[in-house]
Amino acid sequence: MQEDRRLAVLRAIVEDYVATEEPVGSKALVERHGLNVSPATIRNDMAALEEEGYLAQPHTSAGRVPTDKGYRLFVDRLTTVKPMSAPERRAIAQFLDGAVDLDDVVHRSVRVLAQLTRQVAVVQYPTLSRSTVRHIELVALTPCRLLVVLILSTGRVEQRLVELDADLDEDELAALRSRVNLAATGQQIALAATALQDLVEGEQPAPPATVAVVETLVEAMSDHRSDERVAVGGTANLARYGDSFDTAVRPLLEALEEQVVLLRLLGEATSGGAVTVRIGTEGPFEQLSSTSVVATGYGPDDALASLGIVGPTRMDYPSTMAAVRAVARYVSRILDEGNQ
Amino acid sequence: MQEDRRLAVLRAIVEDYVATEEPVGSKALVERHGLNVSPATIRNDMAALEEEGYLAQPHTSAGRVPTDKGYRLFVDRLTTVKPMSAPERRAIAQFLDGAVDLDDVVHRSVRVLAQLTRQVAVVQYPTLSRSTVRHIELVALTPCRLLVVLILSTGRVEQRLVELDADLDEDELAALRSRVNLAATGQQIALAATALQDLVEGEQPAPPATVAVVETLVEAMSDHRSDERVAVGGTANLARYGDSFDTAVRPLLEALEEQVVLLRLLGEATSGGAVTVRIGTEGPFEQLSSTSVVATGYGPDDALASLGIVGPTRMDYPSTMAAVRAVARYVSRILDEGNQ
DNA sequence: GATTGGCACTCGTTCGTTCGGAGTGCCAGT
DNA sequence: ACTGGCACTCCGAACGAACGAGTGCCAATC
Repeated sequence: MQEDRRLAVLRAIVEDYVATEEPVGSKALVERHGLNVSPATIRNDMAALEEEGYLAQPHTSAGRVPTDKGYRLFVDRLTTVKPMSAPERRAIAQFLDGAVDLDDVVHRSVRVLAQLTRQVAVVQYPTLSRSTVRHIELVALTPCRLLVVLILSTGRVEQRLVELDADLDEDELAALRSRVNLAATGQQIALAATALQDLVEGEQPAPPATVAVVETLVEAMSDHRSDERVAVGGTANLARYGDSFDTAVRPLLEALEEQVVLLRLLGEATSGGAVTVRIGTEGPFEQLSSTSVVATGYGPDDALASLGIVGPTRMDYPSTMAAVRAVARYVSRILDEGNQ
Repeated sequence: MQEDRRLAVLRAIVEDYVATEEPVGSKALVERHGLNVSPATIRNDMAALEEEGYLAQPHTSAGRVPTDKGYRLFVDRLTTVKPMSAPERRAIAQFLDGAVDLDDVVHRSVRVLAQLTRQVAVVQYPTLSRSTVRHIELVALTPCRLLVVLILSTGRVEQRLVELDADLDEDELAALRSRVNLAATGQQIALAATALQDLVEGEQPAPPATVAVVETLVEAMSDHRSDERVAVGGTANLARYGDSFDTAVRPLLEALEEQVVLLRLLGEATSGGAVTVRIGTEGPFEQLSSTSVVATGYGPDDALASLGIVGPTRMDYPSTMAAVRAVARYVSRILDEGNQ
């Protein structure tokens, strides 16, 4: 019995604290929520919760504040997922539908996420590793300079310039083009790369042009630089931190500058529609001990890439999680459609 | 004579204020700079400068602070451009040389600018309008779905998908490809667009495939969405504002979210290697009344696009201007090289 | 006429003090 | 197990005094 009430108290404290940004005391708690007990009772519960590490007191004789552990319990057990409202869903869908290409999808996702959650939004570009090769195009700019264009199923296009030692006439070019396409088109990118390697090795001695082109393609395919790209938006929402500039905003701004750091923050894409919540010190960075990350995967199997938001540990987890999930879902759908 | 000293006083005040971030008084001024006069004399000069609107007093009996007008005079007449040091130049060149494609050039420029100036850096992507068509490629993904790839002299690649009503065989495709390339390659983008239009109109009735492809190309060429892209970096440097969060940082963060706003901020690219400085209220936005913009054009004729930095009016203009100019120069060179 | 030293005055900043209130912990009573 | 009462803590706002940097002005000087 009291156990149930204690959880209710924890939930109430989290909700109040998120709403008011101020430590919450026993009296305010009974008034605001329909707890039919006296403040003194609540005080006992709060003392117990503090004992167990779910709450903390900024100072003696101040109200209580949830700890990371408290938020964790809240997120794990006390959250009732509130689905997005119909108009919200429609707004998301409409806005994302307006996208004209992959870049645009990513940018729009960032915007819509930032707007919905009023936090800093982060969207990772679809990773190369999961996508398949849609087409390879070879364009002779001059007789001995070749533009190699790699078109992926996600809509991403990589291009590279290749300098050839010897000229290549139209027929040779066409032959080479059809050979690499035959080997790679439709394949997952890793498989395509090995298939292309085989192409060269199966034929000794391979013509230098073939070698050069294949080399470039393989390099483009395994170029993890592109894997590391992320889009960031909603930094203006940091203004709401206001207080705690040095402890919260500055390190976050620094983190946002570094793509690599951001990717580690987003973490591994979680599959199965689950939304990952990393609270405060659970994350990989010391300096970000008062920020949380709410993220999830998107794309087929939710494994294509990750998106999410970064915000203060003191955030409205239920609606943030709902927003992140909803956006991920719509993005997945749109990418899927564009793929037909 | 006194006129000369007054300007020296203004310069000294600007320099001291930029360095210390505090209103500067007459006594400190004589001590720090080798002015061989007494504080009282300086006070008279300062009173005169204030009268003329170059200085302001935050409060009675506080030191003086430069006004926008004061900074303007400083920038226009009191600045001796200090060139970048040799190691700095080398660092810029080296870092930018590592770029692999257009995107990378832009991103690296932003980084290097942000690092050099310790301000927020903004780099506009090369505008379509000034670039020329390097090549057009048509790829048949299926018999009736065509991928149109537009390759520009700056290295930018635009691609569009075209659905055809009727199938197109290889020969027809090749013919179409060579015709559009003949018409457009090497042309400035606006001219290329009209040339392509003429192609369709010169031949009545034009085959539907031709019409569709040309339509798409023209659309891609006149797509100003791509003109609007900018890269932003160094937001972490905002942390140095520290004070004046609401008045300075918040509106700036908001501005940085909006590409359109940013482009207006950067303003027209100035030609001839000149660096534009927009100080405080000289800019187009009320809320950014305490931020300055230092920008310049880059690319051939410095007219391809703009880059620059945004920071507090209280900034080190000489070295910032030097850095902006140096980076613009190197970026121009690199783009030019990649174009051969 | 420009420069200077002197002097009274202004005003923001800092620091200690006070005071109220919100909140707690504990205890005795139900 | 819950509740009312009570003493205690401590934060934060409010107040005021002391301080000091800086000014403006004036009479004296070069």
